[in-house]
Amino acid sequence: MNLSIAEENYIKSIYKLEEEGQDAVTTNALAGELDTKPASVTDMAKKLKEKKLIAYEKYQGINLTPEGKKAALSIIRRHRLWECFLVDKLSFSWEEVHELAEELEHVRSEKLTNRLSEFLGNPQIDPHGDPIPDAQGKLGKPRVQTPLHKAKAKRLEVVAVSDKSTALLEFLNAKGIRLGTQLDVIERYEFDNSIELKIRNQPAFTISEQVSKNIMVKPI
Amino acid sequence: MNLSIAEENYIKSIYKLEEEGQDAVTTNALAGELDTKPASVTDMAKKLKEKKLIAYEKYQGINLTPEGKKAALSIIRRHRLWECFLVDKLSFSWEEVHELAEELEHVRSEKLTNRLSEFLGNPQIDPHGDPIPDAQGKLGKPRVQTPLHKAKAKRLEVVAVSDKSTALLEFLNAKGIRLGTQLDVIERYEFDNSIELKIRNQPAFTISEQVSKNIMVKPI
DNA sequence: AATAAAGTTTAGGTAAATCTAAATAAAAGG
DNA sequence: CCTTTTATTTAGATTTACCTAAACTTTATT
Repeated sequence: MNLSIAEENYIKSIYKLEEEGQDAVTTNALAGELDTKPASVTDMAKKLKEKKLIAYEKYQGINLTPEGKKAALSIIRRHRLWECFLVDKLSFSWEEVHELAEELEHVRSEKLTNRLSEFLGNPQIDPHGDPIPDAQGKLGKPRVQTPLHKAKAKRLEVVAVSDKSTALLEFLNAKGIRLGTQLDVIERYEFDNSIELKIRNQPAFTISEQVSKNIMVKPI
Repeated sequence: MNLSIAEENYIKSIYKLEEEGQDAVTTNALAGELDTKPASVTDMAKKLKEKKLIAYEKYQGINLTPEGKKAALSIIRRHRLWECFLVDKLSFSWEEVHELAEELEHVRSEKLTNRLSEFLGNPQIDPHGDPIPDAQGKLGKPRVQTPLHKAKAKRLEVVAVSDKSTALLEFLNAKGIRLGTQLDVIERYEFDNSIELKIRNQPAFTISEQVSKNIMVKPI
């Protein structure tokens, strides 16, 4: 199956939204994710249905077929491997790599992908903590992790960040929050669900619910 | 200046044809190089003229402006650095990398390009022996080299291959001819300008003028 | 220099991926 | 259950990068 870049981006976003729990991905949600208009999504849905990559009926939302899911995992594999490359080999920081990987992922060559993986030591997780599908499209199960705003323990370790927007990643970087960082929860404020945190010896600071929703943690 | 992939490919091809000696690049030559139709070239020429990347007057052919040349060198830099990466780090062979680099080169990020260069040890030449423009777009002058069919010395070293078609590169690979290979000229046959060669201890073999024209050598 | 041949441009059209505006369907609220 | 709001789709345009066929220049040949 030969996909255009636009088609690949749709497949990737549908996969993402399915993962986030929606049973069928809505036209509007997909338009929001791809920063496009609902009408454009409807057009593309027809095309992807034609290619048997999604199940789609008018007004009924979108789901990936097994074939579509395979395509999604292949794209995600390339994306995450390039992120590893940029961070491990070219010393990019955490928050810079998403946009670049978004471009590099569209070079579809299995040989390149597999050699890149080998070169990187066949990494299992990318710099944001997300698992990397293997060459067969098998995805190591996402590790036990909770969004920070739901975590119960007082002492936590950051294992992933679910929103990859540069704005958030820059914010986290500025606060010193990265993969593996240990956080101590000082206080939870009910009125706005903000959380007061402390890292090691640094002064405490507060983050909004918006932010804590996107920080995945595990208890230590 | 933000260029589309198509525009970048035109700029690159114009640069290549200018280098190959044509004073002004003709519509037909460019169509041939890009495997497209002359009418399409005319369309694009108007657009690139608008963007001040080429000088173009109806029926008078095309030349890069200084700005266009700068753009070309930037693309070529990315292309050749990725070729180095593929060969040096991912163990691709000589003839496989051109097509892949053709895709990777369109990721335009100066930061990525410069970090990649650094990671590779700021190489001066790519795996085919062509010089790599530096970050300022300065191109080390192409080294002293002659096409094999014009070389006079008996013992020669391969320094570059001018035709990058997979077919030729595969042929050379099969014969054991690569960058740095030492060749001994056994005999030159006038009737068809073929050349009998020998590499180290291997049995001698003959190559056509077609091939020898595209192998650049220097005397040892 | 006239004409044939080759090269180039124009005109008009197509496919992909987008958009806006209008129409239609589904969901939510009273 | 009827109506309003929200979500989705359709219809019709637009842009980019192509194409073919016809018209027009330039160059080469007699």
